[in-house]
Amino acid sequence: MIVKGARVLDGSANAMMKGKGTEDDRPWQSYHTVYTTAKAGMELVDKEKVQRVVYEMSKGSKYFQNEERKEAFIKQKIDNLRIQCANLTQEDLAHYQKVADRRIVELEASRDLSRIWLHVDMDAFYAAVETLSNPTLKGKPMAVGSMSMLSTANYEARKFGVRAAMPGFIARKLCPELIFVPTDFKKYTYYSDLTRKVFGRYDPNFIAGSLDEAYLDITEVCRERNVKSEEIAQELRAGVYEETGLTCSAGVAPNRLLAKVCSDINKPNGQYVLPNDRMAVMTFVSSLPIRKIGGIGKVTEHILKGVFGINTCEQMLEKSSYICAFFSQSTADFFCSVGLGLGQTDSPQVRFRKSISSERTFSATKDEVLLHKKLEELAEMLSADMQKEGLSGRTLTLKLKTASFEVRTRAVTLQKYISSSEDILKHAKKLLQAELPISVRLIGLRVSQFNGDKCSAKSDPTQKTITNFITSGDVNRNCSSFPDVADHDFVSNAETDMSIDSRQTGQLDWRDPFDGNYLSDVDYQSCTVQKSDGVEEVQTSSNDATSSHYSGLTEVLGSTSYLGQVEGINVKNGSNLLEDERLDSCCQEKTMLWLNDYKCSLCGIELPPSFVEERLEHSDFHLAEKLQKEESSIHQKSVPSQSKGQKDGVTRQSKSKKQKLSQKEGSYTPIDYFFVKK
DNA sequence: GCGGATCAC
DNA sequence: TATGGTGATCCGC
Ligand SMILES: Nc1ccn([C@H]2C[C@H](O)[C@@H](COP(=O)(O)OP(=O)(O)OP(=O)(O)O)O2)c(=O)n1
Ligand SMILES: [Mg+2]
Repeated sequence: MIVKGARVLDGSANAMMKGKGTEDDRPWQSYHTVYTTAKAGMELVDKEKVQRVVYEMSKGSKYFQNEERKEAFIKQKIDNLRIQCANLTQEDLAHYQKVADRRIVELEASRDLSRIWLHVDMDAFYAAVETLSNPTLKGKPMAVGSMSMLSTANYEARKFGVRAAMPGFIARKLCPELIFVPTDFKKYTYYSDLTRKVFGRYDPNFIAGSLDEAYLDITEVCRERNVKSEEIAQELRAGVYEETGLTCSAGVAPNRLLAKVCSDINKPNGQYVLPNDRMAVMTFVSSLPIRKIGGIGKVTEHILKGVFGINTCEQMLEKSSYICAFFSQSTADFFCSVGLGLGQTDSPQVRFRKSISSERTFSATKDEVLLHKKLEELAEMLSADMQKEGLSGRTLTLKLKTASFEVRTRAVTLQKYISSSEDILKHAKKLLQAELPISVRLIGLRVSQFNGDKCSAKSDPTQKTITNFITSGDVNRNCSSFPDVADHDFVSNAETDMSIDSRQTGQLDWRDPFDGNYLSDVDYQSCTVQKSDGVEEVQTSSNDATSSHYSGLTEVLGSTSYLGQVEGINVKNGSNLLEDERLDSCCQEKTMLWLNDYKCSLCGIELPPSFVEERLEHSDFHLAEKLQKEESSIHQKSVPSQSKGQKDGVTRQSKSKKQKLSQKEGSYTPIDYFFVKK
């Protein structure tokens, strides 16, 4: 790791440099947006034209200037890394090559080709739903969203380069005929429920991700019915179409990471099966661009490409020595596993939300009276959302986006847990006050550190928790798991050792997406426990070689999917009591959850979320039943409270992290520790 | 515990 | 005219 002379900069990195004068002649080429990255339905678009239009429409704006600032920062990091890279000696490289080779062997040993995973993703979901309600939109370019921002666009619009996350006014420039339709979440949730009923036929414990996608372990169905995965995929897609009138695409592979990639291959209305065969997987992955992997986003792609010349998954292995030299072990493991086509194959665990927030964008202002009003509204919205789920927390974070698009967050951790709008507002005001005067275009409030959360408490594995109850009751992966974190520190020790400008290098870390983010709100909502004080976590003992972390989106979904589907209804709604006491008293084994958001965890009856009244009645029924039992069996609280369940969950999380860590130090199953950070 | 950042939908 | 909202996690402090 000593930095010395011999330069070993790899040639492909040089290939990335642009020719002289290019930027001056075609400035739009240097404005990197996400709009030109591969996306279904955009294969034939004239990317150059789109890039040019986006550039022309954005140029000079505050938004644009901020993007330029961020890009310059990343570029500098890349330059620094390249220098570090060039300074590696042959000895350094030889050393890291050994480390990498050893790691790759370990990862390979963890490969599990015994499961068959299917990832299903609806086609242009919001847009497709809108077209169902208004058939006259059929065949015309249309987008869901506003002139400021689009949620998605149908395939006709995509031919023009119009896509999700693009401002509507730019989309209209690309496609003057574009029809705008406002978003209507109720509709999307309704149709999402319908699709999930179909998914449940093939895997009752499917992992729901966002509203429009899910992972199914179809190993058993294929075996029991003695049919090929391809037929299951066909049948499932036909079923979804029959029930909803919507088309979807599916991907089948030995693990979730690859299944997710596969579902995108023949989208829309198509499917792709990657057989459970090592050679097939290796071939598939060899030419696969790393950007297709869940968790590898724009920045990560730029860095890997710019510093090491890595474009495909296969190159992750070719450059494994560099990867091991520059990244934390967890990150290196993740990258190498991507090169091997490994991904999670186990059943995820359930996780519960760790924060709840509300934010709004408005025209920039520095009018303090106005800002206070916005803050008040947010406090009320947030408080209402928290009460719906019986949450209270002790950390409040204020988020501000300045008129120049810079984002700032300011947080305070209180002694007591709060949930009322008054309490939230009181503390939020103080945080805001300290930033004044300031011109902002967005204000957000977030509450975390919930009552019931335990930071590092240890749980007694022998204890019977709701979690266990549920698990045994067969919830399993339905309730998905969270993503564990994945973050990597991009820059690794090597960098640190080399003493790079800490300002830049210091932060190259990025998190791995794999874990976590994938989940969407929706999921969350469905996953959260309503009207309950605590939440519990359903957990399965998954000990796949591949640990939860690394699998990218899959994991993200998987891990993230909080389950989108577990909705628990709980007994008392403890308003803000003291954590432990309240928790302990409130829940029991009888906690009821809506698995996958439609099936009762206690009796199996199916009731979609839209059946609000029916659900309430149903939960009341179980509640009454439970209370009755409680009375009869006097004390006997063998089962921990719901909150406790949550605690356990949290605990578990930390535990798993520790495990990973220790593995790291020792020499253990690799994947398990992907993403573990030093 | 705080702040900044990435990623996903 | 105009570039979203929600959630998770990480690392370095
Ligand atoms: N930045 C984004 C991306 C997506 N979505 C919403 C709208 C999409 O309809 C839905 C599903 O996201 P997908 O990435 O699956 O995109 P689509 O389903 O619209 O298109 P497709 O899956 O066919 O590519 O999530 C959003 O609000 N904001
Ligand atoms: Mg989709």
